[in-house]
Order: sequence, then C-alpha cells, then structure tokens
Amino acid sequence: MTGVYRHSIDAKGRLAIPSRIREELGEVFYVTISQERCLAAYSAESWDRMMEKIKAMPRVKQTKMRPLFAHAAKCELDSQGRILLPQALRDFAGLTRDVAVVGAGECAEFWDEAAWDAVDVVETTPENIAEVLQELDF
Amino acid sequence: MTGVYRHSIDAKGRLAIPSRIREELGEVFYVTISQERCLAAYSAESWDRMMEKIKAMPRVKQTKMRPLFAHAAKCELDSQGRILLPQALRDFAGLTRDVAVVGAGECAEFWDEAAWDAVDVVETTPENIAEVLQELDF
DNA sequence: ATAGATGTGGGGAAGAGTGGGGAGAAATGT
DNA sequence: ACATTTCTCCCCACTCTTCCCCACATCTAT
Repeated sequence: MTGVYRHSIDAKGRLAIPSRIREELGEVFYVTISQERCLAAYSAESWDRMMEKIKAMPRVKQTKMRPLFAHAAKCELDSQGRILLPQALRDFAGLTRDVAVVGAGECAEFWDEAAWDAVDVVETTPENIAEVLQELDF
Repeated sequence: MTGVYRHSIDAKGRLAIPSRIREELGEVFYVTISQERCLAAYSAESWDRMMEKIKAMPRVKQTKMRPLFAHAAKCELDSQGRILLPQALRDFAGLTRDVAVVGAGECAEFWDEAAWDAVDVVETTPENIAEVLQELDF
C-alpha cells in the first residue's frame, strides 16, 4: 500500500477510503491502534495471519496482546466506499476532520493531517532517505 | 473479537451483548471466570475445543480443571440479544451496573467499567503497544 | 465537451441498546 | 398439596446509532 491521500471525516464520523487503498484492503478489514499517534488498517487476510501467530503463543503472551484487540475495529465499507470509525479510535489518533491516509506497505495508516505533516517533514529529509536506502542495501 | 463496548446490566440482571460480539459468539455460548477479575465468554465451538483438550489430559490434571467448569455458565441470548448473568459470576467480577465488554481475540471479556478503565490506562501506553507490536513482529 | 469514477454531504429506514409489563416456571413456606 | 414469592423469559415501547440510498461536486481520461 502506497501513497498519501488527504480525506476528511464527515459529521457522521465516516471516512472515505481512497480507492487505491480500498483495492488492497478489501471490503472488510481491521483497524487498530499503532505505536504512534495514528491508526493502522490491515486487510482481513493480514489480520488472520496475525491471529494465527498469536494463537500459537503461550497463554501469558496472548494476554499481553489484549490491547491490540480491545482497541481494534472490524470495519466494513458502505456502498460509497466509506467506513464508520469508532469514536474511541478517533480519539486515540486525535482524528477530527482532516485525515491523511498513508500507505505503509503491509498496512495503511490514518493520521491527523497536521500530525502527519509534522512527521513527514522530519523524516523525509535527504539525509534520512539516504540512510533508509543504505539500510535497505538494495 | 475486537473492540470495547460499554453496556449496562439492567435491574433484572440482564446484559445486552454487543451485536459485533454476538456475531462471533453465536446464540449459545459459555461464560466462565478468568485469571483476572473479569469473566470470559467463549463461543460454543471454542468451548468444545477446550473440552477436547481437557479430555486428552491425564485424570489428575482433569481434576485440576474443575474450577473452570464449576464456575462456568452456559448462556443463551434472549429475543433481545441479552443474557442473564448468574449472581455468582457477577460477584466474582464485581459487576454491578456499568460493564465493559472487551474483545480479546479468541474470547470476549466482561469487566466492571471502572476496573477496565484502570487496566486499560496501564496497558495501553505507547511503550506497551510498541512492545506488543515488536513481539508480534508483523 | 462528455462519460465514468471518486469524494462529500444529508434524509430516512433499519437495527441496536435500554427499560418495563406480565405470563409461566421454579422454589419456598404453610 | 396448596398458596405465595421469586426467578426467568417473552413481548412491547422508546431512543439513539448505524447504514443504505440518492444527490451533487470534482477530477480523469477519452
């Protein structure tokens, strides 16, 4: 999943998913919290793989995974290609109106637009890109 | 099973099961005590799998599993999608009125709302989430 | 310019959560 | 055994949320 798409949440709490992202996420997908102040959306297949991995863990570790599930939502696209984002998730990521939907490889991230711009400016410097490419060694 | 749903037990001791959770638990499911101060609800299929696992154990271990059964209740949804939670179970988890129904992957957990908030604040910190995601390595 | 796809907004029907009345079953006391 | 109380569960009613549908603006590609 690639690209940055600037969309807005309407008065009913609905967020339109960019069609390019929609193609990869599918009709039903999962949105959960991320380690940063944003949300992460995983396709159903991707989510199921995650589940399998967790089921294979010992009980104690499974319990530790709870926040991931507790703060996740199974989202289904409405007929206009939008999802209804639960209030709790919107609050977590500080999403009010303007949202940046960011392709992040395996998942898509939902950022508050201003927060995304701040992150983007910092991490998209020539030096950083150079470092990334070097690390990749491709 | 995902998400947190805040519901309340009415004067008759009935608890409405969130529809998203209902879809996964089915019409009839099992509620038992958990290792924490909360209850855990398993779908019939999930419960049966647990049973199979226990049957395969040596007799002595089976006996150790007794508390799990002794404090379990087979719950059926009424026509409004609610269950009647036995008093003993409510007491165990300290459920009075406000309940948080928490999706925890394989099962759903029933917490006293205040107790859940306390747990949630502690385990949903950036450091903790980062640790979880790292452990998951996804 | 025109057609098709995409993003945004709002009306209205359907569903979900809550509360209460009341019939029937189960437990209790006489 | 009978009457009384308690418990369980069905139905109905109300509110609020969710979701389906239609309309319109914008953009892209032909």
